[in-house]
Amino acid sequence: MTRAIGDRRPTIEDIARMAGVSRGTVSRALNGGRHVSASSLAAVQQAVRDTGYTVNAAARSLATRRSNTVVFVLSEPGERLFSDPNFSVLLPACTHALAEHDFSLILMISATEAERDRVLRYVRGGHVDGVLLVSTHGGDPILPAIDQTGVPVVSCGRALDESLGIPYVSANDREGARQMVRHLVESGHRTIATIAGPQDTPGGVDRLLGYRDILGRRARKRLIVEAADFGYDAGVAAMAELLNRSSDIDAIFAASDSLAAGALTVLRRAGRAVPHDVAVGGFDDSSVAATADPPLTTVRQPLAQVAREMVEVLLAVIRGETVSSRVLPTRLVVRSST
Amino acid sequence: MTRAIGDRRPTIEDIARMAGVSRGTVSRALNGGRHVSASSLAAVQQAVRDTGYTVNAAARSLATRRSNTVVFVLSEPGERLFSDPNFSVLLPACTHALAEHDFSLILMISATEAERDRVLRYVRGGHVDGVLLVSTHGGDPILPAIDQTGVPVVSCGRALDESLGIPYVSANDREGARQMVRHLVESGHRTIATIAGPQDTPGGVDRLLGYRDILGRRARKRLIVEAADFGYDAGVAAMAELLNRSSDIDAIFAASDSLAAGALTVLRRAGRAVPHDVAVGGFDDSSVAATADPPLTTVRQPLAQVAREMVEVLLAVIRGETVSSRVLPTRLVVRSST
DNA sequence: CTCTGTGCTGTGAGCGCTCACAGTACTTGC
DNA sequence: GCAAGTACTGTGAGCGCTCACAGCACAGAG
Repeated sequence: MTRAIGDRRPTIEDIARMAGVSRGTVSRALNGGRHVSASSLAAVQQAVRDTGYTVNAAARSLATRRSNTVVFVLSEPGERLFSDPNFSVLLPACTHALAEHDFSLILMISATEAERDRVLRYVRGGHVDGVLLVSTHGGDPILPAIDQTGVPVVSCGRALDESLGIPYVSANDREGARQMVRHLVESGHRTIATIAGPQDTPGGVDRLLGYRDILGRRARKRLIVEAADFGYDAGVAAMAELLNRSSDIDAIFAASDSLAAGALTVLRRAGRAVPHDVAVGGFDDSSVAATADPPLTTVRQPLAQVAREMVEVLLAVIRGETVSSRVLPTRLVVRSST
Repeated sequence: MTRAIGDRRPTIEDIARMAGVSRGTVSRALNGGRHVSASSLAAVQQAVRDTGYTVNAAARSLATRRSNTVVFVLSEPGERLFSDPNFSVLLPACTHALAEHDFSLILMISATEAERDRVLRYVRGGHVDGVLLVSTHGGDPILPAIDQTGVPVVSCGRALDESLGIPYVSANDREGARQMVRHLVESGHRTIATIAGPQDTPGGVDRLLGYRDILGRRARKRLIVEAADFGYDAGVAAMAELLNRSSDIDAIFAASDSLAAGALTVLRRAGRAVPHDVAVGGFDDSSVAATADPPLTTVRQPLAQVAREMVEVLLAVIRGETVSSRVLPTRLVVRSST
């Protein structure tokens, strides 16, 4: 790899000189190769190979007014941040999907108000072509704020307030819950309780709706406990509360795997065998589900696909196409806890 | 917020006109405010506020040849990727630490060879001022490759091959292992086995070294099983193997919490009570440790601090200072499994 | 009163690219 | 034979910023 003289990075001008063509031809050769003769194209490619040339992103950005960069905004109160198992699947998958379109992903976290301002300043600053927003709680002020910047945005998970009309991609939480509860009913369980997720999140709301869809009037009030969050500790507390309220429960639908894991612990301590005495179903198919004892029956969200479609939708919006939200099917994964 | 005429984003020229000063003065006012009179400064700030002006990052980058951007490269074979609990702590923490210095974080994944090439092209392309490298396996070819680009890099975790002299930040795995094994010895256990991590990773190597440090000649060969990776399944397999080899084991030191969780499952099925019959110690203090049953005694790595120091070291290298690697102390977290 | 500093300010050049336009050469159809 | 394409190419301008330089006013020292 011969370095250009002076050891500064080669520019398009250097390539042009080496290939014996002009700046414009090099630029065309680099961007699709329309209107470039085969010989010029080859010469440019050779020069690029010889020098290890790469276009200067800043210069290109400045000229095109596009950055080929997208920001992934994680808007969560700090505590949830690390525990959310979805995040660690979603993020790499988005990175991957974007890379295929030669887009880069910038990660920003918006847990505090100061961070939110920083994100908004950044987005408004025109640094990115679009925003992938992951925010679990409804009424998140960042949603309308980003919308107002006019920068394309796609949200992960249905916004509780759909009035903004921001496109989203999500798993079908409601139908997923139905699949699980239907499965519990068909397995012969009669008294099916639920540990519902927080009702300020679409996941929490929709999974409870699915539970009610199947059980109808059998969905008795005292069999429903709303957890503070989707975490393990909340599962422990909720399960204790349920055992307190009702002794004849023979199945639990927990709105997340972590909640289910908490329930499992309480049941074991109470001497209730799973699934013999009480069946337990989770949601997410996270790593917790597979490593729980017994391994959890759960509902799998197609997170990798959610990521791919979020990227697809966002890029479409960036191109100026009109798009609509997408809701992807979930799948019941039966293991030994039911 | 009055928009500039024509609804295009305001430029530094617009601000200059509004504030009644020149481009240069605005630029100075924006960057530290040296050599700017109080009245000019105030006028510029007012204009910025009125227009919602933000500097164009591409233009600034082009002029300064710096991007205020760092790339976080996750170099892992795909399977490990999602399961690694450290990643989901490290990444947000790095983002956070960088934000405080007004740096942005770009995430790239280098699982395949094609992805590695993409990362290298990107880094070579001068898109970023530095690289934060997270690579668990030794002999990763991306390390020397990035080093050769001349772009500043800091690695997370000791490189097995230290000949390159790339600065790293890591937890003191060896001493952490010593803390755990010492604790097991002091609790009266006599036959302490270990489920070692893969020996092509610094964590795997150093934690086994720590185990040997304490047990000396008592570290009998048949009490050591090397797991294929740090995951749950490997823990299941390793524990089964250990039970097969030796029946008088009364304590296990597993090189990760997931490995320990796998061991826990096997022990329960074998009818061995934890910690009564067999004590089990993990490593990482990940969410698995807290939700395991019984909750795992483990070794906490100061990951948030690792992230902060990685950023600190990297920024120092970028500024041209000479730095040295840092090894941070771990802490034993005693729960009910020992 | 001149000289040398010490703020502060404006200006030109240039960072490396793309895009529109204006060529040039070579076809093809009549 | 010439007109009207078609394919490729070079050039100028400009994206929005920073940086070095030069200019200016005003101070205090000689």
